Amino acid sequence: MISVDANGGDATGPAPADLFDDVSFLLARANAVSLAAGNAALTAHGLRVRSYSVLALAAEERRPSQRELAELLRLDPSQVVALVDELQARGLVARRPDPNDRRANVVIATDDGRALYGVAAEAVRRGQAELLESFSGDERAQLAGLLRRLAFPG
Amino acid sequence: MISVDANGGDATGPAPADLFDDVSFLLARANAVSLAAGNAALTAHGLRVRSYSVLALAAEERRPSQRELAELLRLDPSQVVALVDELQARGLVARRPDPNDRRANVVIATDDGRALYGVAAEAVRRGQAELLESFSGDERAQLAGLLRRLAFPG
DNA sequence: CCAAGACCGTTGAAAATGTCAATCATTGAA
DNA sequence: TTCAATGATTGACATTTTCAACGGTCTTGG
Repeated sequence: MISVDANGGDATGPAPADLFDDVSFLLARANAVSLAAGNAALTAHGLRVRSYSVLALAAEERRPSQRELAELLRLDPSQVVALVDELQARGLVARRPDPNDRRANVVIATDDGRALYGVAAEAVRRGQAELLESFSGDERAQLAGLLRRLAFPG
Repeated sequence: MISVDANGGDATGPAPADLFDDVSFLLARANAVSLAAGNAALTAHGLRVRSYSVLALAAEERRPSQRELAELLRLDPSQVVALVDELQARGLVARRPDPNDRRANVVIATDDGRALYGVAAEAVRRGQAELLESFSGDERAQLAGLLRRLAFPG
């Protein structure tokens, strides 16, 4: 069965094949693009997407435990240890004992951490604006909505 | 400015914060979910998403060069070398000289490779169907369309 | 109360992935 | 014909991912 190239009509590329309708493949590639843009925007601030995400969550009012960070970012708990170690060594976050559970640490941004988060977040926003340049507001919302369902099933 | 939690009204989770409207973050997490599902579906066939993607492209009529594979999959050329090496060692693909450019190799699936691709692709499709269970046909097409624009800018 | 099992953070190691520089053969163009 | 650019390869290194094991703490059922 010779497929007849069913990709849209934009005719820019050399007639992609089957894989180009594959959500997983597109997801992987889009993520690679986004990740590269994110890291590029963050490198000036000494952060990467990983550490930025931790910092972002620590800077909000969530007071996440490391386990929560691991679940949210879909990381192994041991990775969170390393990330928090690094941010803590730089004085950007602190581990505070969870009053309700002495096993758990609550990760919270310091003043320096919140300050850095502020400027880094702005850089990230600019980077993303560029990435989503051709998307209308509705399209962005649609994309976010669809991705959210994929990212948080159940 | 205290933001008032503007995520949808599904009220399933504990009121996510700002990050949950971030396309990059959602993209990363959705990709992680999809990647895990893909690898889970493929492990029974001795493949991972990476090698499967190469095999898939080699099994079509594209006859991609390694450079093309690198660009499509957004990999470093050296990674493609390793992937093709492995698939070739297993007799699933072959390197054939590009008649138009003696520097280039065209990667093409063997009969065994196409056979394995057939069953692996079926497993992947089942895995993805599960992943996209709650998505209507229109929504899948929308998602694919939006992701494609993000994945292939320009 | 208390023992058993689950859970949190941590450590350490292994595999997979990503990134970079250098090299050789070939190509395309000045 | 020369020369810069390209395709594949190698080797090195950093980052990310995935596991298994462990000590301290919680929780639950007896």
